[in-house]
Amino acid sequence: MKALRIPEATISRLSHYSRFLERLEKRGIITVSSGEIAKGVGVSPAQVRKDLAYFGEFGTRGVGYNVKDLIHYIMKILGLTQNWPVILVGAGNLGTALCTYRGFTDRGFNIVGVFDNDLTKIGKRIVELEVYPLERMAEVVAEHNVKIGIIAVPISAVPDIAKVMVDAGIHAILTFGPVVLDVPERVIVRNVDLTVKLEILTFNLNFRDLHSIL
Amino acid sequence: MKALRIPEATISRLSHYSRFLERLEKRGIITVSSGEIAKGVGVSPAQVRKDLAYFGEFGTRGVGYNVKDLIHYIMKILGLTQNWPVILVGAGNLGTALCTYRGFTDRGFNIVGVFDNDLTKIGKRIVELEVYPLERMAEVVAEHNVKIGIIAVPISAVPDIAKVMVDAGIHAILTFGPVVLDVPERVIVRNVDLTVKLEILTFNLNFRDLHSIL
DNA sequence: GACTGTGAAGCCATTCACAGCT
DNA sequence: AGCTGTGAATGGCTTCACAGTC
Repeated sequence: MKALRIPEATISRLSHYSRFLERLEKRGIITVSSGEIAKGVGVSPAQVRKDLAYFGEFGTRGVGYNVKDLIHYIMKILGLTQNWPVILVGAGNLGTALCTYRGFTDRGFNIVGVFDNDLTKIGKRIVELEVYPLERMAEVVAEHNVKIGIIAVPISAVPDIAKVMVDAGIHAILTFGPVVLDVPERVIVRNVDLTVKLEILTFNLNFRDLHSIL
Repeated sequence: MKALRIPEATISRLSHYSRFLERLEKRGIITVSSGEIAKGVGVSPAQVRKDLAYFGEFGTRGVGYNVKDLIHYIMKILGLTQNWPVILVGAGNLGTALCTYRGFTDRGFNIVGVFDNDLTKIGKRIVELEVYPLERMAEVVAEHNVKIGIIAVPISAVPDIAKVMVDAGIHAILTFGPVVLDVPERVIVRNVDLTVKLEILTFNLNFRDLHSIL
């Protein structure tokens, strides 16, 4: 067992492995090999073993991995043996969609507060949550010990919201769109950019045609 | 100018560069250096130059890049000098959010058809689009010459929808959630997995604590 | 025989450093 | 003097190949 410097790609794959393993577990499968996991999530068997090897020895040579145990180990690595309260800023269409997204609750992410600075949205209910003004964020963060915030507001408002979150005590932010957040180094930021993903598609569609010209 | 094997990360960054450059253009800025772009999007200046060098020589030594021209070149590389019609399957919360997402229209992606197999949703209107049954997909794809499809349905239904899309003539698919699609090699697939992103956050939050224990 | 765990090799992306223009 | 374009060096991730174990 070694540690230090784990590739982010490894973390992403662990997340995939664990969800694939959960499907196996539901089907009553006890043992699985790196090759089967690899096939299930679309990577190489060596990759699976290497990813796991960053964190320990979880398998049995000649046999494979115990599905149930491996799920548990991965969940532990990912920090998912606990539930995570999450706050969300932005009560628009995207925010509403996120509030009802099964994928979050399935993995233990519970949205415990929705905020907006639009007076017409404050007080409305999304699922069973009331939309609060930004001023109440610090209170909710403290009450539920929230570490994670999701920003789902128009791009122009994102930097301000990020600042409000940091001030409210948030440690990690997920944001949408192409903004580079200026936050203290201790705050972890990742973003999801749907437009980039679509443009990877158009690039490939486009480039494929260029090739046929050359 | 060389070609061949462009890293996908380069494509993502080009998308970011172009959006940063558009902001500069709006502010009336004529010329920009790799260093300024780098600072604006959070990468190194050498990275910016290298990314551009895959496609040609767009700058002037001693001066920098002409903002307007560079935007045009990048848009051309990404295939964004044309508008792209897109179809969407899934008229739930996520689908609705995507239909109204400004980021898409801003970059020339127009959703020209929304489909669902839920009878209670078919016929409803999302923005100005009527929700159609899956059976009408091929027709819409042909009529608008659609190449790109977005899948925003529950995970269990994703593989089936992917098949329907491929049969309807779709060439590139964007999907949400952790499914590995079994489609012909010519079909380009990318996916967005919000849960993975959140779990990268929890991993880091969690790991940080582990470090302080060691 | 089957499959894990892992050092070594290979490969790919990023950074460096400087020659080449303006 | 300033900044691009790029070969060379570096760094990091993935694959290979096999020793180790059941």
